[in-house]
Amino acid sequence: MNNLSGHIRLDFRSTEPLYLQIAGQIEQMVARGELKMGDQLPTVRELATELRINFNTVARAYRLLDEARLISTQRGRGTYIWEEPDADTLDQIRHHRLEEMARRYLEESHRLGFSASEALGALHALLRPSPSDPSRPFGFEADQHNEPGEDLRPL
Amino acid sequence: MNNLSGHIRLDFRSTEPLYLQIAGQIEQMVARGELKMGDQLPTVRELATELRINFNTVARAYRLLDEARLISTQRGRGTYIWEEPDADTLDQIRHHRLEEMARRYLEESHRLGFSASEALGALHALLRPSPSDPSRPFGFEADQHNEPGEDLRPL
DNA sequence: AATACAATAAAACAAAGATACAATGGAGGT
DNA sequence: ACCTCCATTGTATCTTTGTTTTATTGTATT
Repeated sequence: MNNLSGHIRLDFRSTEPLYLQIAGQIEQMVARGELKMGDQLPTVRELATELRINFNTVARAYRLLDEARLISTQRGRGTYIWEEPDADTLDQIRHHRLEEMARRYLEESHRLGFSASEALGALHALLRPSPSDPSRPFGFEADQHNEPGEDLRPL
Repeated sequence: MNNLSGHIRLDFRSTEPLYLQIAGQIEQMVARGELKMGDQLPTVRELATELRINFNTVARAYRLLDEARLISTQRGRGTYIWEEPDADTLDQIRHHRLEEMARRYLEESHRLGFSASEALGALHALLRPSPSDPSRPFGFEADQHNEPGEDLRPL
């Protein structure tokens, strides 16, 4: 089950380029152990049509991972996971991914008009689900979301 | 026939800036239903040569509409009409989206082998860069409005 | 007139797509 | 076996598209 295609989700409105989104998510799957050495990735054209983008964009992501020695691309043959990273680099990748995801989460929340406290609050709400919901479990107050409909109007 | 180009009339003697005229008229066409969600607008260069102005002026109009969430501009792909949900449900959507992102963040962190506190710690590390690591001075400053989620992908 | 600011233009840039190309390997024919 | 053909795969180059940065122009304001 390396139907990788189904595991990749693209956000077309994000500021993060598509090819970086692809590379990051593949990297993450390797870090999680869902992709192991020798596993074949979908061809650039396959994945591209799955994601409905140009295959050059996928090729770009693959080249990035190739240069990082995470995969091996072979013209006329396909692309494969190159090596199971040793525990050290795997741990490095894991932490890198976590930091990346955290940064992403804050950024996207901010773009939705939420403050950092609100972003944290949403996480706490999930971790301490209280039936009566006495508002923020921690001290996060001040629900002054940045009013996304403020400068909204041209003219 | 949504050849928008033919529907835009510029008044070069008006005191109203060209980019406001453009934005306003596109806004009107959306309000009248002549442009619907997913419709592709002409490229900045197309519309610019059509109107015989610099493409930056069109880009400026487009950016305005993009910040107003009326359209979605995607580099390398084009710009499309983005139907803004009415303000009532917008807030609901925003909060739902935040919760969704928070859940995904925790889930992905967990799949990477991190505990919930580690996931929270990664966020805190970003919010208050520790003196030992001043390398990340706040990753999410005033980023242009750009909405994640909801793939707008006309095709 | 001098200064300041807004609107427009120009040019360099970056992401994504289109097209043509080269390497690989398998199918069929000899 | 060997060869040819060709479909498949990734690569290279160029085009298209929006973005950023800087310069020019026009118009108030002092």
